[in-house]
Amino acid sequence: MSQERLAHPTIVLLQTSSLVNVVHAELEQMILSGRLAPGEKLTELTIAAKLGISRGPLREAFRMLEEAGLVRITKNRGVFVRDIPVEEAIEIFDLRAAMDELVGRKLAENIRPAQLKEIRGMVDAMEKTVKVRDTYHYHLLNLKFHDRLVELAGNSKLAAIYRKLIKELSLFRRLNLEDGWLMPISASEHRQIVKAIASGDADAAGKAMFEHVMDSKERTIAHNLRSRLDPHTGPDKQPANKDLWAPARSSPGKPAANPENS
Amino acid sequence: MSQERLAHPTIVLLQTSSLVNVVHAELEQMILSGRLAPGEKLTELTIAAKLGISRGPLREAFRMLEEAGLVRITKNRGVFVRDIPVEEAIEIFDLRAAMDELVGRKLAENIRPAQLKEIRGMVDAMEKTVKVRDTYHYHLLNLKFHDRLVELAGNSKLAAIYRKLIKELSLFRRLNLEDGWLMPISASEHRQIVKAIASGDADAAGKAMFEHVMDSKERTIAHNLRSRLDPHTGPDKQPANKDLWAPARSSPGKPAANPENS
DNA sequence: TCTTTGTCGATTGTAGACAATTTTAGAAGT
DNA sequence: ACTTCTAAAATTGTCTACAATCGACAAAGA
Repeated sequence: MSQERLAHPTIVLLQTSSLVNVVHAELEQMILSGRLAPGEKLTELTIAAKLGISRGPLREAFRMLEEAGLVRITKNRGVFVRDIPVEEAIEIFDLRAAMDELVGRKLAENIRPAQLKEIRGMVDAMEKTVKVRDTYHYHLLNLKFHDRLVELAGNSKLAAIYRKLIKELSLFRRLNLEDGWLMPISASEHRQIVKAIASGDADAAGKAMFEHVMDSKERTIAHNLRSRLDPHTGPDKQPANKDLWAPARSSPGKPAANPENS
Repeated sequence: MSQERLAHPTIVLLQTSSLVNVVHAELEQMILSGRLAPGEKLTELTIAAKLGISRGPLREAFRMLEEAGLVRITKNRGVFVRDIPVEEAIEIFDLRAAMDELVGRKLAENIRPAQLKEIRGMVDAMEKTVKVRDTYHYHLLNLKFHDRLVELAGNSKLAAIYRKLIKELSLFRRLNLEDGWLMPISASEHRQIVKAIASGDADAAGKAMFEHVMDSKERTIAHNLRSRLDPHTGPDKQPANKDLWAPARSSPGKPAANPENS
């Protein structure tokens, strides 16, 4: 009669994670999804009330987010969602390029057939979204593609840092609204990356990854500068953002002046 | 009457840093210096009393340290100084190698004469410590050398992450007690790195950095494995560790079982 | 009209209290 | 001796209360 069933996920979650962890995850999601926008002020009492908790755990979660680079805390002033300036975005892209080069190298040397098949499938899926100009799902698949590659490279520390960088980068405004007509280029680069990896040529794979990220940087920065001058080039059709607690997103009109840019 | 003087440093410090920041810095120093050893339990009440503060700010500082990878928090069990397992140390070395390769490349392309002179001076200083077999100061200079190189590379994000990695790596036990007779090799590699950078050859500089870190990895890991079998190969003369608050370091005898290794 | 100073309201910083959980120590039984 | 159980102690999780600080606005003076 061994009651040896795996404990229910929820139970495990309660045993594992404290309020702080839950709140941290929730805030992170809200930030990454844009429900909390860059520059926005996070007032302790307001958020604590909204989440139904006290300020203690919330402040601990804030400290974690600060260390992760997602918010900025100013003494006696409060917590603000961080806004990544262009210069920092460029630095992150350069860093990512170096890391992805390493990823490409390792994959070319160690990837297994089944894994190769898996990432080929992802590239196929991306090309389908390109055909119907579905920028949103392309973006999602793109994220997943690179995330998976890094994971397969077999260095968990690298993967962890890579993911942190991606999260920070998502706070770079106007990142998501990449122009639709550039997708084909990006997609063909993906195809080329997989090809290089499959060939087992570490140098080629590394270079393909490196160049892809650098190109991606150029595209993103260029688009960013352009849309600064041309304000109405807004988000194409950023769908859903299924707001779990829509009732309030502070003051929709003016996000309040923010002491940003570290 | 423009009272335009820069505010007094102490004032600025008080305005800038809260208790949490100070405590965070203090704990970090204690961990990095080894006054708080890997695996050691950090009891909130004890430490709060010792620092003369309440538990609130302390817990916030703990969360920051957790996010930085220096401590591990287990729900309802407490906070422990992290102990980096060999596998993770290896991963960090590999990652560092890739980052340092990038550093070498950038430096070869952009370094300025004055900066070149500066790092040459550092290599000179290291060679002096080699001659008198002063492993401790060699270690310090080595850290400073690499830190400075990363800083000069001009990518602040890269520098920040690099430093985080170095801090984590310092929790890899037996790291500091590198064998004295290997110093000459490491030192000559430094000389070679500077040479490659000075030549302006990006590939060469990158490769020199990469190889140096990988060699360093091999040396460290090998030494680590050896001293596991040969326990009395202890720290040569790890001096000082000037204990600011010597009175108590919990129970000196048994550091208590630790649920370590993420 | 512009600048300066004082007060008020809102928000953050810190401390202390209570509840929940884990660990420890000892007693009882085998 | 070795488990197993139970109760107390220690420790962590969370909440509430109070103190400190900041920002804004109004009043006073030049």
